[in-house]
Amino acid sequence: MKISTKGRYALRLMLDLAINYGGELITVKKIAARQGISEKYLEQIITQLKKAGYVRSVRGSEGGYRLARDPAEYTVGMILRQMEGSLAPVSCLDEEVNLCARAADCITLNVWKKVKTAVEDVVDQITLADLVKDYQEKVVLDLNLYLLTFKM
Amino acid sequence: MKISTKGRYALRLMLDLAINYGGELITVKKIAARQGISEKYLEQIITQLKKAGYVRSVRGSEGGYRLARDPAEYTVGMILRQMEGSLAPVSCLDEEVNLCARAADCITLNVWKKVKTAVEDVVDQITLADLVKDYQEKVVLDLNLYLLTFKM
DNA sequence: TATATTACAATAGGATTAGTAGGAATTCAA
DNA sequence: TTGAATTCCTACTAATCCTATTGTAATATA
Ligand code: FES
Ligand code: FES
Repeated sequence: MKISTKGRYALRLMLDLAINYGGELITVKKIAARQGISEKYLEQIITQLKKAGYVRSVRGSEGGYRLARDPAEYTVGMILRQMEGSLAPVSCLDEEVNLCARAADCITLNVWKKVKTAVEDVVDQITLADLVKDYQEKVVLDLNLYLLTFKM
Repeated sequence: MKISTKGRYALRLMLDLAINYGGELITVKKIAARQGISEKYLEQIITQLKKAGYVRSVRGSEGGYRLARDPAEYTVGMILRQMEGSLAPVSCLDEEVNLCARAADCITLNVWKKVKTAVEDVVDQITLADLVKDYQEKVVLDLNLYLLTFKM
């Protein structure tokens, strides 16, 4: 019941870009360092996000990546689906042609449908902008804590 | 975001036993045939369920398996956790010692917490007895449909 | 122009998961 | 007591997922 690293890393990558939205281009190298993720693996992931039109790139020296749209226009669900293909907990539920022969009689299928809906309700409601806000609030909180510690 | 085959098969296996609860012993062979799952793979799965005390076995000829307790006492969540270890969508959330070093600063962790809760709310509320009921209602429904088709 | 930096691409290796295979141990029934 | 059915045990193979390696193409800057 794990979300693949692709999905998880893609979300952290997109959040990193979202936090820097409007600023300069961000390199994969910097994201990898900040997030503690393999640089080459991130390259593969960001390539997929680029193909989906979620990020724009500039090649060459001083190049890098940036978000294609405003952070508020990306939901967590969009990003996960792009990387994982579907949020269905079982392949029997994948919308495509992949319909399971047992679907008509399968009692457990209903369980998975409910799980799928529950997950989607969560991830389709959270946008990158929400997460950026969480981040900014956390930064302020940490700063206050720091100031308090040193009695300033 | 897939549930492992072990978890899915275990649920179908347990449901099969639940439907036959109170009757005679059920062999792995029969379950494998009914569910269309590899017999040898099911053996490994049911061994794990036996170790957890969820099923009882009788060896030798005329042997087989049966549920250790009443179907109402098993939730889907119990079975999945037994097979998958945890329902957390990321290992960073696994209760154990496995705490992620980034947890304190990780913004996305909150997303995964919400996903985990949403999934648990579903699977911890459904028992095998509920699924048996679904099955029985379906059988009646199918019978009515059959009778109707032949105008009896 | 030369050089360093960076995106882009393809592939190979390692780790984990999914599934297969063979057979030993146990028990019932004929 | 023999044979068949069945659980139980161990090891192997195949597939998938994650990461690392290697190299090419494009671009800014000196
Ligand atoms: S096994 Fe495919 S629908 Fe249940
Ligand atoms: S990466 Fe482990 S808590 Fe976010």
